[in-house]
Amino acid sequence: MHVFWAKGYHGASMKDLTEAMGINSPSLYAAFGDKHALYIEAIHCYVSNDACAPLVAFETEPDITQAVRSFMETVISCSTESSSGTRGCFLSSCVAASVGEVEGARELLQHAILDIDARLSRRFELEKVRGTLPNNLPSMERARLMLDFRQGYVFRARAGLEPENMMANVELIVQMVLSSPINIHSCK
Amino acid sequence: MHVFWAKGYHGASMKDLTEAMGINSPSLYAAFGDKHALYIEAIHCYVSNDACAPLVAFETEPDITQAVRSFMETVISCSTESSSGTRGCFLSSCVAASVGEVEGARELLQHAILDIDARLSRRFELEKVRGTLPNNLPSMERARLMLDFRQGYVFRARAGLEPENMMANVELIVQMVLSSPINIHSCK
DNA sequence: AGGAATTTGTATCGAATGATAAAAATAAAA
DNA sequence: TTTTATTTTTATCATTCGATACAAATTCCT
Repeated sequence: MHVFWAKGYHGASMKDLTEAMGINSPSLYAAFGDKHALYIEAIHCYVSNDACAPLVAFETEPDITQAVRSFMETVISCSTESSSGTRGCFLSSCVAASVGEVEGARELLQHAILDIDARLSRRFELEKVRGTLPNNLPSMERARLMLDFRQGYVFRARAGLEPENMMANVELIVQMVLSSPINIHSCK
Repeated sequence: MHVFWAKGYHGASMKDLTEAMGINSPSLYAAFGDKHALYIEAIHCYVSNDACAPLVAFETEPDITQAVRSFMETVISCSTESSSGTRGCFLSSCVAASVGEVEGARELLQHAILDIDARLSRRFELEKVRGTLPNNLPSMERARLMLDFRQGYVFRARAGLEPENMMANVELIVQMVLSSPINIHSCK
């Protein structure tokens, strides 16, 4: 997965893949079928194994404000800390690029997005019932809002921008997602 | 550029490129040097020729509210209307994916992002002076906010989600960017 | 330990890749 | 019109690509 992440589908050669896995190509073909099947399996692995750490952070943190903050902070750390070439997000950079090129990628990507939307939304809905979240926004819109923010961060990370630049306005985003009144700074 | 956009750097073969341009490969090599140089030139073309229609829409529309709305709507139409495979955004889908793979791509992408941030910010700053924009947010943060929203939309478009789904919450985003009080729906 | 089943390594396949040399054709100049 | 310069076409180069056939090595079972 990390090889595809760093180099893309076409950019990742069988040589790259077998070397990273420490096996020879016949073993790889015996285990996965072919390159395409391996790629699809890598996507499956990513979306099913909670490989998306920010989502896990969001769901486990009890306090909703801290959960949103944690989500964004984990997005930043995840997408900037990994070794050069694998910055950003596997789904966003790699899979998105391979849509229209690799059969089945679009469907998996679509499903992953809608699934994440739903998971985020579920938590927001729960918080509404608890009364810890204002009722001024449908939970699904709130979820998509947060995921869209994430997308911007991942994009900046992929481009090589440093985490400090992004950390700066996390609090703003937290407030926006929670639909708190926006009044952070009084600036010129 | 459209060939790279649809297929990515490695996915676009010389055959694809020469066929799209209607020339033979020696002509292409004579004109551009090699595939890498052509790719870099395609990026230059995109960032310098106002190929980003949403930005142009934003800068030309006089009313700031309408300008923000226009920006988002153009993002949606641009990233969904083009033929299959070229959905999304050239910078976001293609160039972002080729960072770490294609020498020079990262620098160009970084520069493009910071440049767009600055152009958006400039307009916001102007509106503040005019008194048509609340002073509760630094213009640069507002600019990045809007660009991050764009990123989410482009990503969804790349995944093949339909424009209707996205158009739905444009008004919410307009209000957020303008930092208007959020009170759109009263929902359960 | 001995034999069967499975995994791994070597070597290599045809096809497609990016890139050129040289010939043919066209345009420009005299 | 003839000659020169430029462009386009044909054909092909050496590599690398994804993918396999087959033999060597290892593991597993009785």
